[in-house]
Amino acid sequence: MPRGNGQGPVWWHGRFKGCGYRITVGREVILDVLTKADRHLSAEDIYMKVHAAYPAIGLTTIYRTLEILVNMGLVFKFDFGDGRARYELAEGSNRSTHHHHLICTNCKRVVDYTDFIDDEIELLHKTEKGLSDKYNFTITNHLIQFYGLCDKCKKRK
Amino acid sequence: MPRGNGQGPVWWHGRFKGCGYRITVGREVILDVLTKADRHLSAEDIYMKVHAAYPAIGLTTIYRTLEILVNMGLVFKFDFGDGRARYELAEGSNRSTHHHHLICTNCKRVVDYTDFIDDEIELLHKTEKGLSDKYNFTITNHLIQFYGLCDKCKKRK
DNA sequence: GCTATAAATGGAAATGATTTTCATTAACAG
DNA sequence: CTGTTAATGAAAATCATTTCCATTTATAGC
Ligand SMILES: [Mn+2]
Ligand SMILES: [Mn+2]
Ligand SMILES: [Zn+2]
Ligand SMILES: [Zn+2]
Repeated sequence: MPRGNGQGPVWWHGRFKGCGYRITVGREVILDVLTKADRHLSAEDIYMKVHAAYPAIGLTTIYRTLEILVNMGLVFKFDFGDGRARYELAEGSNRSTHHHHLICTNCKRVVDYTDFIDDEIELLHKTEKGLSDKYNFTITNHLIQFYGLCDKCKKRK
Repeated sequence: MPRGNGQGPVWWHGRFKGCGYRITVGREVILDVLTKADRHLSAEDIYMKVHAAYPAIGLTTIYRTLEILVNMGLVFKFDFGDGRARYELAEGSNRSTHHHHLICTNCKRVVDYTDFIDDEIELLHKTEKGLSDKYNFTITNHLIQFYGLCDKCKKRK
């Protein structure tokens, strides 16, 4: 049921149809959950939220939909090292601004950060350009994660 | 049996004992395989190489040893998205110079690169410093991966 | 070198996230 | 409205990694 607001079809409908995919209730609800997410969700997390409103939708559908979304580039899939993948919308929510991660190796807490140092983005582009040329690689995306000890874990040691 | 060359105990023996770990044949062989590796090895890859010379050593030991090595920071554990972890020595081989990765999202090929743009390292340090201060995070490591289409996969499309 | 003790090990079984299978349902072009 | 085919759910299968536990081994102290 979540149709955004009232202005007709939601933003991703076009892209979905363009790829030959059908619009289903399951997919709408999953996108809706991802849009409203306020943290990095696992497939199971998403399943539980979806299940609360639509108990008929199974976990398999969650996995299948996420795979499509990741392949279409609408969703990012991350590995934070705890054995389950995490998903995050790539566009369309405030969560989806491009950002990097700070991961606590002790408690696995993950901090998003978007406040890049001014030069950071520029250098990133320069680096991508250099690599792209040198290795004849078409770079479409990047993953940058810093590991260490968070605030709280530092105190406990 | 691989004892490096002849100059007494191998470089990592001290660190192992320092952490209260015992030096065992299994651990020696695993480190030896990692030292000689010419690519990113999975636990199973390592097991097969180890098994060729020492059939008595089990896969469980490989996993257990790798976990210790990763925790000690002697080995890096990576996720390249194919469902199995990859391991790479952090010091002691030519493979172990700090480097970043270029990953083909189509064929999963992984290119190591160490030829950082001059500014890259400096900016990385600046960024780490900034994040460290702002989030009160002690940064010990980073992971940088660029995703895209490799040379060969580009041609096929 | 010999011994006692706790760490390390191997193999089998368990785990748990993700994928596959297959019979059924639903989206949507015409 | 209907036929075609994609999408789905439930259950079973996969498969990398972990856990269990009885046995072996490294090594500190004699
Ligand atoms: Mn994030
Ligand atoms: Mn590498
Ligand atoms: Zn922490
Ligand atoms: Zn490729």
